[in-house]
Amino acid sequence: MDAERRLRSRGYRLTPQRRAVLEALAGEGGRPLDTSQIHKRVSREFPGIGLATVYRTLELLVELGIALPVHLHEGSRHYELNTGEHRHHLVCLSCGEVQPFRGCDPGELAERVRDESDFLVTSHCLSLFGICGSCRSPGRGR
Amino acid sequence: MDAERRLRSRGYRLTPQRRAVLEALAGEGGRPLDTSQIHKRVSREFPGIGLATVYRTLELLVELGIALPVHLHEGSRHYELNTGEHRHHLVCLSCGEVQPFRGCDPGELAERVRDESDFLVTSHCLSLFGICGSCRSPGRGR
DNA sequence: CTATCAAATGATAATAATTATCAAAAAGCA
DNA sequence: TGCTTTTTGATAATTATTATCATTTGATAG
Repeated sequence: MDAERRLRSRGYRLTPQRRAVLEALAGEGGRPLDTSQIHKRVSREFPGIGLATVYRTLELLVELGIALPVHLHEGSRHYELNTGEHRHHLVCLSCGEVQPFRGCDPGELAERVRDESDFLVTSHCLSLFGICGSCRSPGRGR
Repeated sequence: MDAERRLRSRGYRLTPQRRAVLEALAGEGGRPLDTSQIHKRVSREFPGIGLATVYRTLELLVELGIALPVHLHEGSRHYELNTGEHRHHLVCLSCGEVQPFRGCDPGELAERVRDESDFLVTSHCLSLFGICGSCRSPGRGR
């Protein structure tokens, strides 16, 4: 895991707690998780881990670019591993499923902004809401 | 003001408090405001208005489509009047200024999603961050 | 192997934003 | 004027997050 190098090179340690948080983020198909979900998952393998540690670890992983915050507008902040690929999320309003959306081109977006404003975009945040395929297919829904 | 009709037709009243919140949203150049900013502004003309009333009023205005929530990732939820035109916001990371971005085409976005996923987008949320013109022009910045 | 020192943890307190509750006040209407 | 429903203000309760701090852990130097 490359995360260890990135931690070490900045003087941080890859503790068992941090490793467990990384594993939680990697598992479960990469669905973005919030702090309490991660805390629950990690507690299975690592009973006694403090919630504050989970918060601190996620903050650190984001700072190091290992994880990314995801805004699903579900009340709490979610996180996922940074795959390096630019992506956003599709949130099904019916079943809650979250799937990635890769069709955003940041350069094109920044250009589009510059076309209409004197503004240099350095980052953005996009969330998409709607109904997923299985909720629309007849006989399924929910 | 058309807001009164929309309220009345659903059995709600346009109280002085609600009118004051609407005026606060309309004033100040339409910069999105959060609850406590609105509460402060309204308190000038309307001392004694409760914070809970501001929260409730904003919730109601959003429900009726008169106002829209704006997510600037500044800790609290912001609101602006619904102009009917689809827009997002450019947030300057240097001076905090917020300006509208009108170059988003929801239909095109939904299509782009459908190109790669079996997902029907019904709404989305976009925020753009960067550096505004006056912060980049030499001798200005801040 | 042990002393040392910074990093990390867990418990918990403190904040901050928001929502819920409820008695009292205001507004519409018969 | 009396009745009913809406609305309000005060305040308690929730929820998410951040801060604090004593203790533990891990790496490192001797």
